Amino acid sequence: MTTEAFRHDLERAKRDSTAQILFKSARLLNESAIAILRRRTGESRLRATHTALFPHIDLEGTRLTELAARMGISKQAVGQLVEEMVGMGFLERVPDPRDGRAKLVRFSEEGRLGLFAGLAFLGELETRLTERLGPSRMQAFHESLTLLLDMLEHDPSLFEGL
Amino acid sequence: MTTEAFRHDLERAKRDSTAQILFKSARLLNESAIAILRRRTGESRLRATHTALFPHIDLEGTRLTELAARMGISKQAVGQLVEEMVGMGFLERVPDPRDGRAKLVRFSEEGRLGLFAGLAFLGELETRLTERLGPSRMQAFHESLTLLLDMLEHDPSLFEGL
DNA sequence: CTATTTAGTAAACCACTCTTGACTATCTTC
DNA sequence: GAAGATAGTCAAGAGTGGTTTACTAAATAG
Repeated sequence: MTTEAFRHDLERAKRDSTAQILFKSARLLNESAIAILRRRTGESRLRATHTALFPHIDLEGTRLTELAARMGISKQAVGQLVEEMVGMGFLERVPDPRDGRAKLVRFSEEGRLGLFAGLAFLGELETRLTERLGPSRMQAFHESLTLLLDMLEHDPSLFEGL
Repeated sequence: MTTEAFRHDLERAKRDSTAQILFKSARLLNESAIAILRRRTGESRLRATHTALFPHIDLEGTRLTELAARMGISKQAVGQLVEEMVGMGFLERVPDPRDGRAKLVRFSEEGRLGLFAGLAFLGELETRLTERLGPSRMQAFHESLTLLLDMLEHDPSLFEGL
């Protein structure tokens, strides 16, 4: 293959690759979300790892070991994250009445407010996206994305032979 | 707001948030891509940061300083990444004929093959996605994603007031 | 020609994220 | 009630992904 042909392929791939656009969009969106959350909560120590913790914490509280299992990392690592979030006032540890060894990690009052702010942000972002894409395209986009995630999670044949 | 109402909001937000699905999809896709690239190239030292380097390297070669500017990090940091890629045999440094101080970082023969494998992977993935979504939904998905990225990059009003 | 800027390198250092191993306290099982 | 499993903590440390400061060699402006 000539260099020219190769270059053409390369440029086309760069311009067209859905995966590439997906990566970049996710990265930009994530960065914006963190920046906005930091500003709204006034908590500059907040990092992406902390927000990754949020969706795994049940409202009634979740044990450290359970969190570690859900996130796929060691309980020591989760422990440190939780400790930092407690320091910021977003989480609290309460004894688990069902087990004297265990503690439940749950949102503090302030943490619930922060969570609300985050959800409000995601909701507002979605609204603005819908305004620009139009409702039907937005719905189609959401459905396709959901399907993609489902395939990534549950369809090993997607990568078969690669 | 009652706890029940809050829980309902939370579950709904978790299930519905396009942003959340986007994050998760991007992360899974990225992990799979790295794993596959590692396997195909037989290079276990390959990390995500290395692949992040790829799209910034022009075929004719790119100076370290230019790479650093494009990636938004220090040239020393890029230098280390490049050094590792040279060690793996994917990149090479050649003197820049237009400037005796400068060197051009470019793909080695092996690196070009690796790049091909990567592009082939993305292409194949896209094909399989299209098979499952159908051509029209795939095209709509791609367009919406492109629009989203464009907004994230060039439309500051998207986050106005958040 | 000299002074300044620029390309790249070298070394020290730092924050972050995660791991391993050891330990205490409590629970469960038999 | 003893033995083993489990929840959480503590301490040390490894790997990653950067930064800053200082340097050299070459280019460029005056």
